[in-house]
Amino acid sequence: MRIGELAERAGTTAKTLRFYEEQGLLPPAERTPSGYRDYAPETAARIDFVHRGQAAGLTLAQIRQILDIRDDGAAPCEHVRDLLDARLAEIEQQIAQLAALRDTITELRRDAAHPEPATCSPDQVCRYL
Amino acid sequence: MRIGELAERAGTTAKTLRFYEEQGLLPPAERTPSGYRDYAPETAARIDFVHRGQAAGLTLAQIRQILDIRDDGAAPCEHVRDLLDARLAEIEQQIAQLAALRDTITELRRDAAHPEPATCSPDQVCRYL
DNA sequence: CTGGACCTTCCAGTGCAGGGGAAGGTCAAG
DNA sequence: CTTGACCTTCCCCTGCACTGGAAGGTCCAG
Repeated sequence: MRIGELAERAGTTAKTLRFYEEQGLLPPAERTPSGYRDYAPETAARIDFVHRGQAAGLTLAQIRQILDIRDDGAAPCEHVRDLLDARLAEIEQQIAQLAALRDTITELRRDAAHPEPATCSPDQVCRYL
Repeated sequence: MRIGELAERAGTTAKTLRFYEEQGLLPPAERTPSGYRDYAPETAARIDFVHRGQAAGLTLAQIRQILDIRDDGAAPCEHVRDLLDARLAEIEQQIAQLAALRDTITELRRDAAHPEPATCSPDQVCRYL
């Protein structure tokens, strides 16, 4: 299978697959005599895994770590668990920060509900911010 | 006042102030005969405004829009209100997406609580993801 | 008159996940 | 034999807000 066909099957682009190979997410592809990349159909499953990892909010570097462990012949379960835990903690923190920001902006917005341009000195640029 | 002193007063770096000037957040500074930037003390208030805008989650480009309106002699109140509304909507959406992602990962994590490597086929790389 | 602190410009890189496009090779159909 | 779709490598660009560093100029104290 050539790169374009694989890309379409996996719901991505040829450009992205070359990028994944360069990043070590896909092993260097076999080549046809003329130099075209030639993929086994199973490669699509690996790309699907990359997509599942992305859907779980993992970076390509983290997904690569999992694939490397698997390629070494080991089961990556524990590492996956650690990554999920770390990602979860990050997300909780991000949510907390966004919630705080939302509260801040909500308050600013309430103050700015009835703008009175005359009371805004140019020095402060905008008294609602 | 030279750039280093202004930077320290405003809690930032000389590098950043040059960058702000380049981005149009600060007007081109006056120059001493030898070419050094020479700032009026009021410039610090403008930098403070930039910081308040950032604290409200606005991008430098958005903050620049507000400053441009003010520099045109108008009061930017309404534009500020629109920006805050837009930012608020973005934040709500980001929070919702993160919450959904958190739920997804929480579920994955629960499934992976007691990893059974033997049941993970190398084909799927990791059955918990 | 020398050292060091400060300033100038310009170029380049950071992290993330690719995208755009040039210049050229390959392959099958018409 | 040519056209067009596909492939190859290569390098640069995107957004965001800076940051680092090189090469050189300025200013003040000792």
